[in-house]
Amino acid sequence: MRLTIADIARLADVSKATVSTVLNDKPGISPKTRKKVLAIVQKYGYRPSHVARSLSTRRTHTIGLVIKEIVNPYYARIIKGVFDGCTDNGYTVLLGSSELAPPKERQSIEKLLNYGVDGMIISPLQGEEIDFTYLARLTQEQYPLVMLNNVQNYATHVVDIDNVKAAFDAVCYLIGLGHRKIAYLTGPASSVHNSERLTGYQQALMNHNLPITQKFIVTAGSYIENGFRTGKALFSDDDDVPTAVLCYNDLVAIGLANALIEMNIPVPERVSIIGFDDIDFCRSFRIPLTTVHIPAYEIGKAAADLLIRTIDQPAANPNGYEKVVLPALLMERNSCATIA
Amino acid sequence: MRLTIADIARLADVSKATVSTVLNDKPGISPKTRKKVLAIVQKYGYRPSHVARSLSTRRTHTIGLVIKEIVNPYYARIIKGVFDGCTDNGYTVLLGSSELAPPKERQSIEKLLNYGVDGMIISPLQGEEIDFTYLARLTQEQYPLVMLNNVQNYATHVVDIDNVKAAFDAVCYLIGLGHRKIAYLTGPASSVHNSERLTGYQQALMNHNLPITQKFIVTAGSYIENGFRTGKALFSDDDDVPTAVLCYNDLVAIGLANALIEMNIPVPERVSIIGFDDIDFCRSFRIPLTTVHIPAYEIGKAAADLLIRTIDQPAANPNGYEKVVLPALLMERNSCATIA
DNA sequence: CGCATTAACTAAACCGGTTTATTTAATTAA
DNA sequence: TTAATTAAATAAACCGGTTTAGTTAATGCG
Repeated sequence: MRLTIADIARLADVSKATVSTVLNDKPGISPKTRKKVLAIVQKYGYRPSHVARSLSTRRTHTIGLVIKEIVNPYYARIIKGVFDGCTDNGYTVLLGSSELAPPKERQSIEKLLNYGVDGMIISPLQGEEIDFTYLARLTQEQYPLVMLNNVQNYATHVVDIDNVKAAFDAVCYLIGLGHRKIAYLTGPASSVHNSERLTGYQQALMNHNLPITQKFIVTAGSYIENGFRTGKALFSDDDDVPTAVLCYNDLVAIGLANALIEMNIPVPERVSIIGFDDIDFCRSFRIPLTTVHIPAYEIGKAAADLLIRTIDQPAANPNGYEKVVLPALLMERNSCATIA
Repeated sequence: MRLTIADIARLADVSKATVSTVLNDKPGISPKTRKKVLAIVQKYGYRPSHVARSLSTRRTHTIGLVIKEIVNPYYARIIKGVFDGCTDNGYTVLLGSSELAPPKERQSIEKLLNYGVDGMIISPLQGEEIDFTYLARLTQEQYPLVMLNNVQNYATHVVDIDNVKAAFDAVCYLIGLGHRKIAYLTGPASSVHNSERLTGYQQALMNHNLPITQKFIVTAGSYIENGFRTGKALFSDDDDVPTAVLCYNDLVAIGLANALIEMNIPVPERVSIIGFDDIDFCRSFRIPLTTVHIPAYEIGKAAADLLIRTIDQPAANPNGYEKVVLPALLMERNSCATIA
């Protein structure tokens, strides 16, 4: 059985309170006693129980991170950012994932809450069936929360890029290359990023007096297969086909590119493709992918910093919510070309 | 402030003990009382503090997972497997990562230990500078541990594939295609998987009376860039160049393929390539990659199951350690060809 | 020198659950 | 009717820390 603070107190011939004071580097202990206690602690390799400390301080020094998909290189970078941000500040991460299913999201959040995390970073799903009242209750209780995308009608900290602008810029870039028939392969309906990117896409077309064709807004998803299948369907129709496609993310873009190549439609000669995220693999793909770089690691780190700041100085944000917008950058590689 | 069990007891006009008994579904409570308590619990949305429960039961229902790299699609699948295996059994995962640095590994492990995880799944680093005495101490204390690779001179549960055999089979496959000059691009020295794969590679060559050339065993690493740079170096020498290369993992293989293509050396026509892991992108790479499929998700899940079994029934394994070996499978795709 | 102040240390309460030993009430057996 | 047994509920101790209020010893000051 592990040693407790009482054991150390007995061994050092002092009280539990003294041991506690020494270990927390608080004043009021003579150098002699401090040394004596530390020697015993050292000798027996004593490590205080984090659980007991959490109970009495009512702080677990643990934060919850709820993402949408574990097996997704984009979220891997988010996780690493959050992880590093927490480790630097003496916090630990409890991981949760909704795997794109609203009930699972809620389950994850409640579970983390039960575990007593001091705050949470959430990449929330959105949609008709989603009920934010339980999150709203948290906010009312001043529970520290940072979201990784905007949430409608809900005041909270947010760390994200400007998705509307990013999509807008990407589409303008395509228009600048001469494209007029530009499609958008959407992500899952539950994704806020997706709806914002769609908005940016539409705004860019409108700004250039180009028509918004429903046929060119195609529901895909977030995986390679989605891009592949949607691409096949979209380009099987011969007479009216886009010359450029903005994709919800890189995986969809890769799937699309593979579909086009399989159909003998050269990329970028006949179709230009832009993705989102800039996952590592973009550069190594058969056609190095032009994509909107999202600083996922930095987002994760900024979210952790903001959250921990909020936890450690609750008074510092008297009802004000921060919105941290990080820069996204279009990475021009080889999947886009001027139109012939 | 959140409600405590004392609040509920007061509201239901019973004792704390009764509330606790009801909530843990233990016998000895009249149906009437049970109903009354549950009604109050329901009404106020009471959720017991996990921390307090952990302190008194001395079980946190949390396990630690220490991997080598967060941003690595292979480990993402491991994480998901562990995650699912834990969630199914009412456990939660605390994540740690060594990021390939021994001191960080140790830090992570000690941190998780302090947090009171009930057991740990570790993908341990190995090498001269690594000191396993602290892990050995844990094992002596019957601390539940599952390793994701073999550890020398150290009795513990292990869940893994047979790396020696997998590499052996892969090289035999290349030899079967007519290759005689086969190189191996190694992973990091700290990787046990790497040394086992190297062994399998050497055994296969020996079995076929082929020479083991030091020049053809090249230190690469675990990232795309490593494969790229090592590939460039290996193939810049014109007169004695391999016709096939086994790579430590898929990322290295992708880097190598990119390097060869850039050098106008066609794959697989002039050089065959085999990777390890079968990450998602293998299929979407410019040359669909032949690779050894490692069931990472299943490994994670099996490790979680084994660990939780060990935690929940400490007596069940009276000093016996399980070694779970899952099947690896060579996925024949387009990066290998018979020699001209 | 005696009293006020400060420094060093400790006893005991507390955090929010679980569990053991005990009490109380209800039922059964004689 | 009464003693013995069983069922239901509870009081109190406990898990391993932190913290508050209080005690004791040492120091400062007029």
